[in-house]
Amino acid sequence: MAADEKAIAAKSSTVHSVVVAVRLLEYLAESGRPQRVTDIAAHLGMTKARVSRHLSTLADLELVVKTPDNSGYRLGSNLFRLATAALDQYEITNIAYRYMVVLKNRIAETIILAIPAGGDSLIVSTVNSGKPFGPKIERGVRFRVPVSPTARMILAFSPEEVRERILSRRTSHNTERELDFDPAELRQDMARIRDRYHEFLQDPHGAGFSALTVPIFNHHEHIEAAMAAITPSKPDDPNRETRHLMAVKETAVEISRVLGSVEMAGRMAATL
Amino acid sequence: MAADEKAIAAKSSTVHSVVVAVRLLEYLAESGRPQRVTDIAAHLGMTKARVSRHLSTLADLELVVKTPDNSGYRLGSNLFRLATAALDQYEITNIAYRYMVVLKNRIAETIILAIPAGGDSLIVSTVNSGKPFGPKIERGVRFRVPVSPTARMILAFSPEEVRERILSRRTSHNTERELDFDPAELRQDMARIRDRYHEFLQDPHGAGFSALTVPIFNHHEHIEAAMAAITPSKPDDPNRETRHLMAVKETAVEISRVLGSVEMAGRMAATL
DNA sequence: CGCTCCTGTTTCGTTATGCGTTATAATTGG
DNA sequence: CCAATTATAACGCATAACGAAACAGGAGCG
Repeated sequence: MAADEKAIAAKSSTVHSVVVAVRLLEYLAESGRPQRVTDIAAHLGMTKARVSRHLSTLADLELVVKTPDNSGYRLGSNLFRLATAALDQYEITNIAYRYMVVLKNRIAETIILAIPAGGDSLIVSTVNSGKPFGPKIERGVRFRVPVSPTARMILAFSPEEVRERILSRRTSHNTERELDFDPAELRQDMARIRDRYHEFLQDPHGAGFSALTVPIFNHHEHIEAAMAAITPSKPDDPNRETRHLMAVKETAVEISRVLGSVEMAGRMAATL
Repeated sequence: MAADEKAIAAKSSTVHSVVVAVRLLEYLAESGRPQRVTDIAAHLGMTKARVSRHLSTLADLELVVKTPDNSGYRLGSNLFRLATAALDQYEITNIAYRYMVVLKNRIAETIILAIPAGGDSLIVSTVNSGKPFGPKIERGVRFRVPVSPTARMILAFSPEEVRERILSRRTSHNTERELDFDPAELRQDMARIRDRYHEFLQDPHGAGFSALTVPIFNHHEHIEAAMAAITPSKPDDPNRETRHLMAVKETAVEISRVLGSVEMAGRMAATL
């Protein structure tokens, strides 16, 4: 048993085999192509027997499949059933969707909806503008602070302690692929967002799209989701931003009220 | 240990705990909303302790999350990382995508790509037409014989024994939610598809969309995927169908040749 | 065509892991 | 505030999962 394996399974009441199985799935996910039993075992420091047994089990469950040419195992189709079911479980998805469609018809831009997911933001719903060169954002994608508009919005309205924990977490491993950022500056941004109940970001991902983001609150007066209108970056119409802001924010207020928010929805409405 | 639990874990080399964990995930998936430990235990005939331990483990792995208000567990966000990674592992997705975009620009209809997945068809890629009332089809959705155009196409070009197994499987439990169908008639349809290398279906799902479907072959000369152009059902332009057929089939031939198909791609080209 | 090497899976006995039972802590509801 | 029901934590025991080694099935090469 490897040392880091214990690290994840620190608690006494952990079903160890499940942790192993999921580690295999995640290894297959990050490696991006079919992997052979021997290589997996070597990379993860496990015996071939163990890997074989687990993959065999996962194959029975259709969470992985053997490639037809025996070049290894890849992730299987049953993951989608679970994943799409997971998205549909968030009732905000179903409630917000029709409002998003109306909003999209009103401003003719792509609308996305994201919920908090462990400090990141998770896209649970999208309504495509249908424009020829619109953004391609899909359900199930996860975005991270500090560049993601929806992740920033969610962070801004998260409880103090959560926000600080996320901020410190980012700072600690922004040596890896994380973008560098200045925590102090980000804290200022957060404060400004809480003040205005929206944020407009010019091309945060460097992909030619800008985002106008607003929060959606629930009956606990906590942030339930972040909604964003994604537009091509060119500010061809100086009034567009203002027009969109009204429409987007009104929709967010509306959805929040449906979810039972009174106070926060009211405050957001007051900024209109 | 329940009787049917053994049924799934019949093989001796099965990691039992993993089967249990996945059963919990699938129960959460099909129940569609957060479930409490006690209820799950009752429904699945397990002890509360076992359910609690497993869900706790799955929560550590972020495959499930506890709802903030303690109303139970729901499926978690890590499933998406796995699911989207799974889709990207099919290289056909990446190869075919740019051809699909070109095709979509040519005929201005929504294009979908599906691969075989245990007798069903699994949508791995979509390119939206951008039309106002276009179909809403998402990656990761699974479709079934006999109504799904892509599933039919895949079935038609599957090896004899696979096809018969699927057909008998359907017949055996079409008492449930499966649509009734006549196996003999379906076999005739399959033969016609193999003859023409395409199928045009008028509104198979009763949702107002028709599908023009073609096969894509690989270097083994086996069917690798099915591609379909989804159009609003109204046959407002009698020539449209013919025009689309040319474009769609040409693209399928092209992709098949990129994948290394010679014989089948040639035969399909001969029907142009 | 046979041999070798390397792969993935199975067998076998041992140990530790996951199990049910019971106890405790945490929430809900009245 | 108490009662009732919930979810989780201890605790031994049985068994399931493990590692080592044997086995089987191809691939590559001579």
